[in-house]
Amino acid sequence: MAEERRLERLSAMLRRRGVVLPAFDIYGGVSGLIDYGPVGAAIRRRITQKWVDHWLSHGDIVEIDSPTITPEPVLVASGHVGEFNDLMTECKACGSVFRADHLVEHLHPNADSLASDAIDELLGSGIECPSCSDSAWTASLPMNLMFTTRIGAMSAGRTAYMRPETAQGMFMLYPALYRHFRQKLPFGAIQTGKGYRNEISPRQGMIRLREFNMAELEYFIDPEQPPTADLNRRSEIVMLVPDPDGPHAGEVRMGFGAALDAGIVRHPTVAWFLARTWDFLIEVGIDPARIRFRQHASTEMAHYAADCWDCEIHGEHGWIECVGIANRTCHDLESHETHSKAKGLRAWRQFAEPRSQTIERLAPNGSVIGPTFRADAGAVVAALEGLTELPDELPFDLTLADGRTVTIEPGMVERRIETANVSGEWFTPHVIEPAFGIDRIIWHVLDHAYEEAQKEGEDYTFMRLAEGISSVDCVVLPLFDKDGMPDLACEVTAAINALPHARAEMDSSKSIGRRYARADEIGVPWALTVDHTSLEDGSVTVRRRDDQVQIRAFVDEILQHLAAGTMQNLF
RNA sequence: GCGUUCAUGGUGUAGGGGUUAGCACAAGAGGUUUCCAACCUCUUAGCCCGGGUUCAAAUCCCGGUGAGCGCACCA
Repeated sequence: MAEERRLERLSAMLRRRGVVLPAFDIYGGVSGLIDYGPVGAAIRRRITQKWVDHWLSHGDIVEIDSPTITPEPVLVASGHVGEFNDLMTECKACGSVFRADHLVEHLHPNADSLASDAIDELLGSGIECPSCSDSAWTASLPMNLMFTTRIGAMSAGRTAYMRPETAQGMFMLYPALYRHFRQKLPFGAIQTGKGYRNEISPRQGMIRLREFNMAELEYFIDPEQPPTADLNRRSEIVMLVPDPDGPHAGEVRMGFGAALDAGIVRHPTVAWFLARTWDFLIEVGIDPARIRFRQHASTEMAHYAADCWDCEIHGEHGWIECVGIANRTCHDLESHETHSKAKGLRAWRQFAEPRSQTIERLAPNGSVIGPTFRADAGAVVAALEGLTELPDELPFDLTLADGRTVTIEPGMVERRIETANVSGEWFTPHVIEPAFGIDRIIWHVLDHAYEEAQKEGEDYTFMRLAEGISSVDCVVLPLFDKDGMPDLACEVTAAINALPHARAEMDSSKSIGRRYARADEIGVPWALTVDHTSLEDGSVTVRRRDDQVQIRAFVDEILQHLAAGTMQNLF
């Protein structure tokens, strides 16, 4: 089969078999929105569940769930509103797109606060296109990639957005998480769910969607004691593409431990999550040879990230970012603390030994300062408390916060030397965030599993999905649609479906070979065939998808192996 | 958003100003068959949407929507 048409054949199969389809298709479809059909939705649920289990197994990570509708102030604090409300304009001559405020910043001191009308006026004053020197601009348009909505009716409504990431939900719950974990770092919270970005130009099937499935972990740590794991016990060699502007530019192959030791991965916890990301991707069936980790250059770093790695997977669309692992430092919690004025977005760091601190201060004498400065007394007291260097003698001139100066006379203050035992301090935890694009991962799972083969001269396709990922675990096939075989097949199907995590479907239409082919195409790993012998002794044949080898086994032992995930042991 | 190619049953395609719109595969019913897309009979099902030109549009023109590719964008 011609290799160059593989993408079309794969996409056609996904539509035909109800894996992934265009959404709202009977109304013409909407770009960037997709449906998961019966097969795809089952695969998605199982992959998502594996992701949840993967992180919950750490023991210090819990799952939460937050609203998708998010009030505006949250996203102002996170930076999503301010950073991405930029007005864009396009050169009519060459088609280049620019941030409108950047083009006119020499004409206005605060260009990024201008409305589009004002910007357009400035643009019309003869601003030249940086790439072609023409000066004809389209009307500037805001390019906020968030979907807007309102909470509440009419003018009483508050502006809100559909969340562009699930992460803010974890930050909102930080105080509850801190309590849940009995005030001890490190700990993490995960959330899976929908995220929304009103992409200008969705492309490439399920790679850039307007509504997509995300799965994010926020792991809160003490930056002075970052959690480490022994990565040198791991044996895999992975492809790394370090920061092109840094000392390790280029492409290297090494283990996670070696990369950390070499300073390529700069943070031990980030390195640990790179490794755990690798584990997950392997578990769901991504080809290890087509995974690489790429470090962001400082120029492409997200506005909140201090260091960032993309995990990219290679498929029909080239190398695609499927996971972002960012060290967001204290950016989010600190910003939410400032904007919301909430306490409780910090953690307590106990010193190994209490520190005895001796502080010399000028204690204000309220009964003198009050009557003397009256309305300014508060500011004077604040300025006194804020002094970092105490004057040697009185009187002295004290500068207030607003710049004015007052004279402090003896009697207004009392010089005190205070000793306090300090047993610890409050600090804002840092956050390491692995963020997974579930749809992109599913695409690559399907891409890597899809195999076009030949079978007796005929084209034949397999989905070599990992066990536990396929939409059902096995199909049950009555060899003939008569003689009681369908009844027995029904019983076997029901018995399997009664197991907690196993799924079976029965298929009795058309020839046995065709039914095997149908199951192979959507990746069902096992086929149980009920034949005449089954009617006599209750045994069935078990066919393994990956090599079409068959053995005979009794239903009871098959049930045990399906429940335990050890079907391979039958062979 | 710009440029470009394209849009025919579930899938892949042929055709094309007046046609019963053809084919293959898939699917459904029946027959046959002792385990890998076999065979026979029958059946279901299609010209993306909206305007225009024309006696007549699925076909030509314009617009929209969707898909692919290139440029731009992609926190």
